[in-house]
Amino acid sequence: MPPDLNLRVLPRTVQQETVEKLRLAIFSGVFEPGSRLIESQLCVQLGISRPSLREALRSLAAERLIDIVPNRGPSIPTLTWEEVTAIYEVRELLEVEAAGRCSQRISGEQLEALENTLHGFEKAAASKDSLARVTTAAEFYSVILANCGNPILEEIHRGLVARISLFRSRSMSLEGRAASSLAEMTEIYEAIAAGDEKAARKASRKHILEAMAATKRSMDSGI
Amino acid sequence: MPPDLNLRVLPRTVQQETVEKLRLAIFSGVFEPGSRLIESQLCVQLGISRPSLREALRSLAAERLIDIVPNRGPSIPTLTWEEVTAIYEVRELLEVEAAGRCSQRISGEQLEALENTLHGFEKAAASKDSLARVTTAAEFYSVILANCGNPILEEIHRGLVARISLFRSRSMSLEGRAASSLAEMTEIYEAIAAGDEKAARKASRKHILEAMAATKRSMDSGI
DNA sequence: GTCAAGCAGATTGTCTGTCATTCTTTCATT
DNA sequence: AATGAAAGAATGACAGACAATCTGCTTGAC
Repeated sequence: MPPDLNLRVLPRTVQQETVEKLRLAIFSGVFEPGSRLIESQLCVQLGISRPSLREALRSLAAERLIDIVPNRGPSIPTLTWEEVTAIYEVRELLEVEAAGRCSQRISGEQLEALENTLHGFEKAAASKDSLARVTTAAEFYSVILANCGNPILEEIHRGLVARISLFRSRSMSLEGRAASSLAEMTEIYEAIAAGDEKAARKASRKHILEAMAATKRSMDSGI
Repeated sequence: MPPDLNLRVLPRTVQQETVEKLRLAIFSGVFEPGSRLIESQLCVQLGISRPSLREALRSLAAERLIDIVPNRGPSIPTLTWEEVTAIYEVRELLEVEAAGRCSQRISGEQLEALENTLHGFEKAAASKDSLARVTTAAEFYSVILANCGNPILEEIHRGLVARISLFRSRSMSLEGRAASSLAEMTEIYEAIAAGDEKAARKASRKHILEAMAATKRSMDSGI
């Protein structure tokens, strides 16, 4: 038996489920940016006790998905354009690297999975569901990051993408953005499929810069 | 008055102080890797209640400074060489970028601060205190990251460095490592002072690769 | 009428105490 | 020696309580 094989069954705790539910709610835009989260209300809505909720909130705060100000409690962060830019810049750094590495090491099976996520996004792009667009696009990146050979890179990237999910959803609903996004992602896929590291990096960089520009447009237009 | 000037006085909560104290304790190697943290014991030692402690532990778990397994409780992570490598690789990505950017935008005042931290490390390198070596080296990077113009880069870098502090402290106590580290850091400093971006990136990359190699040596020798 | 002071309600920070569930260890049995 | 069961320890989760703080509103003064 491999020594590090982790067969431990992980029981799901109330705390974990709460974190996941709230995370999903934040992604989906259930809460307005800047709005405060009232502990007592959330307790009732989630059907859990205050201690459990507070533990979950501390986890989310450490992930920077919510802000907690002492004596004011938790609230949804309102990101400035400067902060969003900073996140996109780091994301570029990580994602370009991941695409490059991925192109050199991805297996045939995983390449097929990547193609499937691309088709998933294609379908979402044709629809009007901007949440589905963001979700399927995230799955595409997710496969790339999972095959870059560096779990830390993957973990950090996931955290960053989570923090700007709202803005991505807005920019994805811009006229024509989904279509050009699909073209850029297809370019990334083809470079990876061809095992062309340089092209993969280039396509990946281009995609993120376009996404950043689209996000800026959507923020300026004040959607 | 600048619109975004944040003058809010942040009261220090028990939870925050607990997180900081535990973080410091973990850095300092108070806890053995793999050892379990018993809630009831920590409550007594820290003089706080279990709910407050548990909130602090959730924060630390989200930062990956501790592991929490359901029904087993928190423990200090035992990193494998693969994980340490992965962290170093991402650190390289971020730190090289930061050094490059820093060289183009650092102010005279901050450059002086950077020089001071370098002298601080010089002093620590001469001493036998490996914790001081790690701390002063961290201050050096900290100034660079603070002047790279991207707060997210800074934040993520800090988190990564924190996770491998124990290994850094071990490798820093290797024969001759402090001296070569000082030479590499001086090279970085001089490149930044000269405003030479390419040299700054090169020196920074070299430094991290050397640090990674030293860490591997210290892990192999089983210290 | 406007502005400041103060008060009441709401909310968070923190603690104590409790109980079921799960893990760990020890001890007895085969 | 390996297996199994039982006792002890630790965690997961909850309820309830109280002080400190914040927020918004009313009141009062100018």
